[in-house]
Amino acid sequence: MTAAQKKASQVTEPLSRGDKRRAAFIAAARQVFLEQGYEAASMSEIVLRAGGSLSTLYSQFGDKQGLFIAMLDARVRQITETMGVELSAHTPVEEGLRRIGMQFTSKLLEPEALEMYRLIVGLARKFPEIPREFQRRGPDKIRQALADYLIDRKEAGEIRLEDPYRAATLFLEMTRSGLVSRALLDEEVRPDAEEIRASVNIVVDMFLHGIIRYQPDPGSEKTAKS
Amino acid sequence: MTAAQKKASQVTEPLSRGDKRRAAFIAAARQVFLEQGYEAASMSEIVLRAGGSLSTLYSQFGDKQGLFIAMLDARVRQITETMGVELSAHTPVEEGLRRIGMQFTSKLLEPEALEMYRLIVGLARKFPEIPREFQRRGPDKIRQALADYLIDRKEAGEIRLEDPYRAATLFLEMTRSGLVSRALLDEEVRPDAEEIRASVNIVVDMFLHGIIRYQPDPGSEKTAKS
DNA sequence: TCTCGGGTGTAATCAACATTACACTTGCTG
DNA sequence: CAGCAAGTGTAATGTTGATTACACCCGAGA
Repeated sequence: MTAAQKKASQVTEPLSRGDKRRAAFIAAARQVFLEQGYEAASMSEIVLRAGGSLSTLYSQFGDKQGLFIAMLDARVRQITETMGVELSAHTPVEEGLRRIGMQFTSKLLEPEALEMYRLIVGLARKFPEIPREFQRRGPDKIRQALADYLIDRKEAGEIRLEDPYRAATLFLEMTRSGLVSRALLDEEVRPDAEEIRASVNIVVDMFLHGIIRYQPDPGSEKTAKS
Repeated sequence: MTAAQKKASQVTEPLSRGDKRRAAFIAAARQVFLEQGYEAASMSEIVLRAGGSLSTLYSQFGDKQGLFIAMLDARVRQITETMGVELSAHTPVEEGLRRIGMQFTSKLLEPEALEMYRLIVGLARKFPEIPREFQRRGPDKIRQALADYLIDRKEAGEIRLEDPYRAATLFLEMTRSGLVSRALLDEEVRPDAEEIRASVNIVVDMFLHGIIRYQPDPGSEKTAKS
């Protein structure tokens, strides 16, 4: 804590001794927490993998909870950064949605991301602040980006749109539906890129046209793409 | 009181001494597990609340895990039974979807259901069979019912439909999106009936018409209902 | 070189439980 | 009423793992 703040003020310090220790601890903690879960993870095990000593671990993070939070923090930051959705502002909806859908789904299906999510959900009772922080730093960012994109597309006349945030939420959730929420509960669900693509395509289609589509007058016109 | 209960229950089922003990244990276990989580829950605490003795608890369930599974089993059975979706086979889609959406969402938003889900997700690593069982006995049942309903509606010509299961999954997931998945991560999200209704309506609309709706030719004709 | 502050290893502490053991009650059933 | 099968209370047993204490070590500045 104090150490971190001190370093923060000194701009761009190149990884001092302590920082390296800290990074090693966090990396090991990530491994162990993900493998064993919060309760079952043992501090000694973490030290074993990180090298260094138990004493140093405690002096750096205070206690188990502190270590956990530090680890989660670093991890969520890292994941959402990676997901930095590059929505080239003027891609046509269908294409744009497919792209973001793929990116989102693939990321969330990574075993590590799944496990992290399980951890967070499971600890919601014990540390209520954690999931909230996670929401803000993770999903909300993506949602915001997607909403902006949808607004842009609306202005381009491609879609009707009453509530961009709601719509963005819906899309992301639909995206998760087919695979992610199943994978969350079943380790053995491990879709490959093709399955993901297929799932995303269906979602995009449904999101755009709904289940009814041009019903009264099937022949009129098609959406640019296909 | 005890006598009365004994007689009353004897009419329907035997409910022997042991059965009552068992029920009491399970009820207490539910409380404690939900409040404290699996690891933190203590067997003694459960006995404390249930009355009876530690020895009996062990003789009935073997060990902690056994008790947990028995509890979960009873609970999931109970919840999904309650949710017994009465889709009067020929309700018009819009009405039918609203109804099932309300029922589903309301149920899942109950604090206890949320907590149960958190438990299950959090334990996916430790007991991989549990979430699978849960899927089969819970969500899959609902999904099946909804799929059947959608097929019926298709045959009535109300909707286009390529993959009923996928569509059913999508609908249920969309339904969860707005509120449930948020509530899962934030204890303080406690929508009332009106909010739920609003959320469901939007979902139904999106599910049916998509985000584009009759765009090329707005004036032609409307879907039977309204 | 001497000295100090973080680092390091190792070995205590200390509490919490799960799980068992044991000796004692009860409530039927014949 | 005897006897047994299940239930009860209480007190072990044993393990596990967070957290702390302690004695030692190494690299930078006086």
